[in-house]
Amino acid sequence: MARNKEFDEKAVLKKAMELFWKQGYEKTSMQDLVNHMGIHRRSIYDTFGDKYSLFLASLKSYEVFVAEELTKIISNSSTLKIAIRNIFEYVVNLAELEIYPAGCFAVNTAVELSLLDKDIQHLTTKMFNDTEELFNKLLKEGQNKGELKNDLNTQVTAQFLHNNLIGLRVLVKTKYTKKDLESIIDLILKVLE
Amino acid sequence: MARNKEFDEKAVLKKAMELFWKQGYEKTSMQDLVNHMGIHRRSIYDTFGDKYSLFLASLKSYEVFVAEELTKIISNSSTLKIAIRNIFEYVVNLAELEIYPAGCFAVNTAVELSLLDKDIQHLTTKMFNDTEELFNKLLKEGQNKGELKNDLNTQVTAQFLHNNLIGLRVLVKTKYTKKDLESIIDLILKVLE
DNA sequence: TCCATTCTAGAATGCTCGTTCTAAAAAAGA
DNA sequence: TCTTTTTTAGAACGAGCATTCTAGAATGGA
Repeated sequence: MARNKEFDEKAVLKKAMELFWKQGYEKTSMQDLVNHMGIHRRSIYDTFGDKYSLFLASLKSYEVFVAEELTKIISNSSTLKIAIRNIFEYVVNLAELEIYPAGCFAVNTAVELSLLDKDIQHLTTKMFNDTEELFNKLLKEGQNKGELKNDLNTQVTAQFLHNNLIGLRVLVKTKYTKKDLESIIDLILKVLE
Repeated sequence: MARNKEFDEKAVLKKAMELFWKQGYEKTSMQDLVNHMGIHRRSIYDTFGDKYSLFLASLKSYEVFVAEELTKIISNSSTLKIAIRNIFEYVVNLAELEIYPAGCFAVNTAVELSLLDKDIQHLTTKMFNDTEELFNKLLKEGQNKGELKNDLNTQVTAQFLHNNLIGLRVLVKTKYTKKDLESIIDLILKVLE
């Protein structure tokens, strides 16, 4: 038999994801990816196909990454209201930590490509719907536990929360201060009172 | 003396703006611009400098364009509350009309370039601040005329409204329906009640 | 040891990019 | 008519792009 793969496919894909997340599709060259992923150009093509396929794979790996992060946040929150607040805080804090790029890969992609590429538009819409569905689930759970009023329309409220989350994920790329963003969060969450 | 310029500088700049607005910086080639602006490559370089300078000029012309549009909307609104609603409706309706590209050139630029280019980051932040300032002015005027409660923090509310406007300007690029966006607008504007 | 496979390095290919160039036609006043 | 400038067309340039290729070294069973 033959030699085994030496690199961890998941790990190098995450490297690609980080670069696309930070720079977008067009600004990221294959040379950038070769440098950053740490494997040979040939290995990239053999494993992931062309640049576009690698981008799609990166976006899907981001989807998983975010879902894991959100699950952690929620399970570390004592109430559902706090869980929702922590999701918003996470977006603002992540931009400050600089471990990952500021902003959201899905939002970036929706803005950069979804008018020009229907497949991408479909994928980003799905990711947005999923985030909304998560909010919806949290809100319903909050109602069941008596934390939230029952006359709250959970679906519209979920869309509203998500809309604000998108806004914040754009604003963190500008020179807005954390203090500004915090007071916006406070006002957003008034809808839950 | 010499021959006069034959093209209208403002008009061809608007053509460039539309293309950058729709496609972003990286996806728009000089050849695209030559085709769409209808003047010779050489004339573009002579008049606007290089691609980056043309992009900045386009972004600034967008700034003026939006300011004019908003002024029209506001002056056609009977109350300040309606004015604010009409601004939100405008963003959603513009995406449907397809006269101009869906989304917002400033938001697109902030997302595409502001992490990588400090000048752009500065310019987009300024444009965002201006929009907020407009909301702030409208809210204060609303308070003076007794349309809005005086205990409303106009600055934070302006930031909140703007945050939602950004969110909508991302969502209009996806497959969200107008109906979805309308119900989000309703919920956003509850903050004014 | 041999063979199949995956890795590496880096050159080659063909295309498109932004930018500049040559050259000539058009316009407008001197 | 002559001069000056702006226009046009389209070639040319050098760089960078995504992708493929040649060539050989490394690995791990058969």
